[in-house]
Amino acid sequence: MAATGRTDLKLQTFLPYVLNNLAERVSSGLSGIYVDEYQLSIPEWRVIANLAEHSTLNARQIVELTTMEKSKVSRAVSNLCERSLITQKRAEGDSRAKDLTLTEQGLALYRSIVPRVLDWERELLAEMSPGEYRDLMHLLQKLGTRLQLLEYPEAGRASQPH
Amino acid sequence: MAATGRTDLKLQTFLPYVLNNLAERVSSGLSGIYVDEYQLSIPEWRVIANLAEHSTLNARQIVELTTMEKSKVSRAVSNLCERSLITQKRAEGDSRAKDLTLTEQGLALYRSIVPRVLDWERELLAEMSPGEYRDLMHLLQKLGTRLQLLEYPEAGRASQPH
DNA sequence: ATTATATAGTTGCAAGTGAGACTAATATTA
DNA sequence: TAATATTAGTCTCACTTGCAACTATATAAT
Repeated sequence: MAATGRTDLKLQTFLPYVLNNLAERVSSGLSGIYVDEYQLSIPEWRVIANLAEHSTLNARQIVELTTMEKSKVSRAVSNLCERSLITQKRAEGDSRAKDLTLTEQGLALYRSIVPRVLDWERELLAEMSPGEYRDLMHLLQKLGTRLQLLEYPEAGRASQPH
Repeated sequence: MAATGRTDLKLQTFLPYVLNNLAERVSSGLSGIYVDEYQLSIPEWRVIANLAEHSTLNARQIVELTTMEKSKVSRAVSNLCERSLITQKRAEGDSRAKDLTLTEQGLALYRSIVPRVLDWERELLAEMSPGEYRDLMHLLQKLGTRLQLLEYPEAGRASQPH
């Protein structure tokens, strides 16, 4: 284990604190793009981006992919429908669920946002070497896996929650 | 520069997305401790932790240290005062500002939370080697510095925003 | 079948939030 | 000085959020 044996708290080197501050700043920098220029809230953007990648999902699946609250997803979805950026239709096998898909318009919007967002990421990473970038992603990923285990301790060491 | 040349977006490897999801999960896991067991909101806890480290700060300084909204800090401060966890007194040289300090009670509360929080971090980091931990912190730090530059482009390459 | 449980998604409500107007005090400028 | 600009902190307002209750459908158990 890393960094054990500490007995006092120094916020500037406390991982949750560092991580959170950074994430908030990154998020607010990036979201400027789709919030200001495209009038999309963060939840709305996430729904769109996930639909663009998976072509069809229902709200529950989006919840699983994003770990957003289901009410958050529900509200984002209904806004996007009103703006005709996505469409809903009752799912084949289960009429509680609704299959969500991007409309042409939604897809076009997505396509115009993607390059902006990738540019922004590139700017952010401009001073990192490919190796550093790889290490960073790997370490974050590892942390995510570990966290999963803490969140769902019952689910044995190698599997997803239930 | 790292990871350039990408032309399509894959959320699972998009740094801002990964970072945010992780930070949110870490934050909500950790905050369980002080929210559920000590009835402190996240902003309140942050105010306390910063006062514990710096002994006396005014609201503006807390804003700078934490990048929280000033209204958020203001509300956290006034709740903490009501609960007698901190005290305010008009600052010496500037009677607009209020010097904030932890009360005995506030300090005691802080001292009882710290070990819990450090334990939690230790659990999270349990499977990371000291080297990995060091790399991670270093990379996050580097990202923070870079971000600073994007946030305040005018402030030359080596300095803080005025 | 019939009852009980679980699930998909929506909604109401109370609380929290960000942005900016505002008050009071301080700095700056002419 | 007086006039102007800046800053510290509070407050209001509209909006977002999380939670839990709810409707409707689907699954399981008896």
